[in-house]
Amino acid sequence: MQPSRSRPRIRDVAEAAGVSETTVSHVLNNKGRVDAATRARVAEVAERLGYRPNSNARGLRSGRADTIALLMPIVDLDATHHILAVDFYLSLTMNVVEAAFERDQALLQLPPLRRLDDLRRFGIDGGIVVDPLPSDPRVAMFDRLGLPVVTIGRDIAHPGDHRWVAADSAAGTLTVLDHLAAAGARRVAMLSVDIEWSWFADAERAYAEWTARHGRAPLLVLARPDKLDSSAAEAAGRLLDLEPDAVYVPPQWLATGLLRATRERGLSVPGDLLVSVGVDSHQARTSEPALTAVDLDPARTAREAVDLLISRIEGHPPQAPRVIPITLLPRRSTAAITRRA
Amino acid sequence: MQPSRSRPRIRDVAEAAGVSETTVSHVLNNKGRVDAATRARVAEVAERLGYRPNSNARGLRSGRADTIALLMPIVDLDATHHILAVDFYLSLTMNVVEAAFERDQALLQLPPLRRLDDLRRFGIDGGIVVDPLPSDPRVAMFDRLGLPVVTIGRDIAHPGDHRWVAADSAAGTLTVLDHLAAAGARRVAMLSVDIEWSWFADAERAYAEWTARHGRAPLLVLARPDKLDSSAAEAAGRLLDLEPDAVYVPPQWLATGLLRATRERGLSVPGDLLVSVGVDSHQARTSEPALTAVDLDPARTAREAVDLLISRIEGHPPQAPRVIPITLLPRRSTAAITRRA
DNA sequence: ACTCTAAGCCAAATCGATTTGGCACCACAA
DNA sequence: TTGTGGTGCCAAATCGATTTGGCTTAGAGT
Repeated sequence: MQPSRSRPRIRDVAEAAGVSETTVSHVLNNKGRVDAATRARVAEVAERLGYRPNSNARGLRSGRADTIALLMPIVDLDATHHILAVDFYLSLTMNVVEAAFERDQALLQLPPLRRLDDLRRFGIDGGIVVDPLPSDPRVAMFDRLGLPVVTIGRDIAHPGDHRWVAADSAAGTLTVLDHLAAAGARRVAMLSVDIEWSWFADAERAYAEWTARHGRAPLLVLARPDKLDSSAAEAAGRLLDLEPDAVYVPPQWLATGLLRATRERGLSVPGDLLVSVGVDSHQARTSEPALTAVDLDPARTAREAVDLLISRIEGHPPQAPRVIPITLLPRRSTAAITRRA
Repeated sequence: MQPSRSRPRIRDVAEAAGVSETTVSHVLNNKGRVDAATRARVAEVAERLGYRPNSNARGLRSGRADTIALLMPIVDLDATHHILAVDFYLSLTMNVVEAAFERDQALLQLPPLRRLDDLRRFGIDGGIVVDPLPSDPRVAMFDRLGLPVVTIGRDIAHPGDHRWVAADSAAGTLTVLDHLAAAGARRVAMLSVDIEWSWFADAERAYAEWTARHGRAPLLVLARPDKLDSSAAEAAGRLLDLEPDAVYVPPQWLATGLLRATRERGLSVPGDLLVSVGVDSHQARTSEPALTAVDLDPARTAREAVDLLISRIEGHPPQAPRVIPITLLPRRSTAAITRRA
């Protein structure tokens, strides 16, 4: 007598309920024609026995794996820690896991894949690619296998592609810039990085439009995306040479570098320079001073991405991309400039 | 004519190679008796056709899913961001994913599970539980299902349980304490948190032994594990009241809180107080001053955990737990105290 | 020449579900 | 009475691999 040695199969449920396996399957999947009384009885028995369909058998027959893949951003090893060190990605991951689970999907996390075969060997129904590069090879792999994909962030090389979910980077940028201006800033600069993610590209474009509309000179400095420690310091130096009185810095690691540079030059934040970062994080909250940040709502982003992907997996007509609204979290680093009042 | 519409099945390989499906299976799994020439031919054909066995079919027949689950620490929502905001966990996750992939295992990430059914519905061969609490319910769930588990960190309530991989917290603690003493510290304190993970428990014990051995008074302050922002500030205050000249702070968020408290009291680090944190992170590297930290080697930890789990899945005899050696990363926050020389 | 063994290969059973096609039964209309 | 349509249920086929249990054939031993 084996205690819990083997889980109950559909046959056990069928026998216990006195019906055929077919009927059990129909009840559990809400298909076919089954008398209401029978339906209730079978459901009760299945519940009592703790029956769970074997996912392999189910997948084999139905062709579905009820599994989706998650691919985090590709960044070379040196950059990984800097770019991903922000808890936005942790929160995003956890929320994708949670959302997938609630939709009865398992969440497979995949490493950076090189070859098509790497993807082929997993039983998955589709995937979520985070921060796609232009014409991202990972997206192409899914396409070649005929599997649905959704990206978190747009592929800036394919404006016609509508399979994405992304926080509203342009709106976030404008909100921050207006906030800085309202705090009294005259020379509002932007410090960003040369990575072709829509998040950065949209922020740059919004900044250009904002400065043009307000008749201000654009003060833009881009850090190189390699050797991040040194390039952050270098870019921060270049930026401070422009003598701005406020800066919007989308990536956290550049904001960290900028704060260090202001300290070295004896500048005070927010006394001499207002600083706002483009993504909220534990670091932004606890830095000195606390940094005004944009809340990208990773929880909602994750949920919408899973929802969009499942919709495509189930063969529904293509939906519009989803733009996630952002919120500004004002903190001490952008306290109103009073010395000029 | 469907281009890549359907992947090749074992039947296609068999026909193309002029053998039976049985033989193809034997070749691909290195089983049975097959002539060397036939073996080579079949392998070549399979390669040319890009054949990958359907994982559902394989799993159904063999009973193995070639999938392992990863469960991140349970912490209530408020605490999640604080505790997990350290990139150690991100690195750990990525490396588990990578290691699993290299061993031909898929990595399923699971949300905090409540009921046994939640686990039952996935096709998995075993799991890795990160930072188990005493008698962790997640570990118990695996046990009840008869599935192998490995934990990253020990269950301090079950010293006899050998299914774990963990960084050497005691050695790390002693290394840090010796380092602080060598830098000239007299009143060496410890600021930690009341969470029953082996990482913290071992550090506390090592600290107690070290102070006893060196005939120093133990200066230990534990933060409460809830309402972390305020409890960090409160604990930091209590600690500074003890007037230590050096502190070992295992968790990063407490170190962040401590630095803030020193600033508020006008104390300088390392001038008045040496500070070392117990886990390396981007925050430790970029804080002001940069914090001396313990490198827990998440990459190696991940690899060993996956290795240990697969060994158990394959039914090998139980192995000894694996202790991961640590390395101290001295930074400016513990620069030698010279004012007393 | 006559077993006997082992090598090389394959047909068929198997894993546990879903899905197809159809049978039996009943109610109702012609 | 006979046809017609709908309901409730099930036997058997199916998904794509692995594994079992032979069936040949060739070569060695006597």
